[in-house]
Amino acid sequence: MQYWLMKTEPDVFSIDDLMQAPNQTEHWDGIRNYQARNFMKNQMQVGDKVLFYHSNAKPPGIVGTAVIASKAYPDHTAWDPKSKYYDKRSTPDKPVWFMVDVRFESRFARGLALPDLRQEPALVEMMLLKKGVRLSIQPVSEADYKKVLELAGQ
DNA sequence: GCCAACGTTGGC
DNA sequence: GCCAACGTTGGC
Repeated sequence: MQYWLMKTEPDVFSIDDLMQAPNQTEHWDGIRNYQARNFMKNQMQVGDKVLFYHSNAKPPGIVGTAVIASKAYPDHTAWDPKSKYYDKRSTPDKPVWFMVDVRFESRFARGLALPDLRQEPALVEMMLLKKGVRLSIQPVSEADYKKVLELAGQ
């Protein structure tokens, strides 16, 4: 099993949205970055654990956890001309972009804001906290994952 | 809203 | 295949 961090803008899709979704499960569409796609396609397995991150939020931070609920499958928003994620290179026959289903697991009583995470010496190697890293799907080490849960009081 | 840092595109 | 120009991410 692997651990991940997935970023989302809460104005677009928040952990509360996931909590309120049918079966508390939703597909994670709109990934248009090859590195992030490859993580989903090549490495993500059902049951993998996810840190749920709110970007462009006040404050940004980790707000809960989720579980990968499906293997990667084609992202149909890529072939919908009306979608903001439309990409004409992707077709049902030859999909370019993929998504996974994600199921709600927990919402932290108090979110872990980015400044708080930066103050934690144990997390200095975490990809999220590295300068210039803006991948929206990142692998997380088991140690970092557990540390985050500990900081969240879980 | 600014802008640093990164990713992508496209001319050559 | 290089790299300048452009677009995007995302913290502040």
